[in-house]
Amino acid sequence: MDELIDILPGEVGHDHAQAVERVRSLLPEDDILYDLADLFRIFADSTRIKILYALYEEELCVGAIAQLLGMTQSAISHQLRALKQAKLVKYRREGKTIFYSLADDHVVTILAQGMEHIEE
Amino acid sequence: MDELIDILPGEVGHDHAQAVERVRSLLPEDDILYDLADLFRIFADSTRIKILYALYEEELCVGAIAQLLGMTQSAISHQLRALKQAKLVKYRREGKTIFYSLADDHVVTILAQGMEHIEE
DNA sequence: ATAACACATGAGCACTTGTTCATATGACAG
DNA sequence: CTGTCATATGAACAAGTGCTCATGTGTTAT
Repeated sequence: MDELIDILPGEVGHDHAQAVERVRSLLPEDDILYDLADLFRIFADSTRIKILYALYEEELCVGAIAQLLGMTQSAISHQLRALKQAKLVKYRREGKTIFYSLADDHVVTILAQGMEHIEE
Repeated sequence: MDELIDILPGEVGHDHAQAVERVRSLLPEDDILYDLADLFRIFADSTRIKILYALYEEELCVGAIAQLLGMTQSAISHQLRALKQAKLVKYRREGKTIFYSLADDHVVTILAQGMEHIEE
């Protein structure tokens, strides 16, 4: 009764039906995998990595981060926006100044695991 | 005796010298942070994420992955190349077929931590 | 040697991304 | 209200990314 799944014409050679079907049933939903890629995309930039490492050491305001990294306030603000949307950082206001800090422990764990890998 | 560090003209307002200097001394080397960003860039694509999740379940050949994801063999091969260069996957040859599998446990740990974060 | 199969690779293109520049918002002082 | 400081935001542009298409490499069978 099942319709056969279309295969791309002339693409895959002999089929791998058993393995493919088994693995397909075990994969997480597409939506989740997209979200996961989106999350890692935030870590995929050295400026954001530096910001996260800096905030790991200490709560900092935008100007301090800009000075620390030798970049413009605008550039940092744009990146903080991305980090904020990904819920990797949180912030609190104190007068005109806004202090940023890490949102939770996953950030540190993920960075640490990445470090372990590149230092193999 | 120290020369003052140049600040970008007209950029940062009042300085944050104490915090900035302290944090600067604690940051990892730039080279390492670039490598780290490069590593996470590999995870920053849903196709590669899918491949990694698939290989987490089972060793697979290129054609099987292509069929599983409904993509061309070429596209998958290009991505496997990136995963291979990042040492996230390894492979073994069996006749004409090449089987790919995960290279080590960091992959799984990193994916798992990412999952935890998005499922908050 | 020739053909077929599984996979790899290079060039090209549409799309995305990070920075800059200019400007806007929000908070505080006078 | 006005000006100033700290930060946010939008548009625009150069650089990077992922796919496709065509072709190359390596292995097996005849």
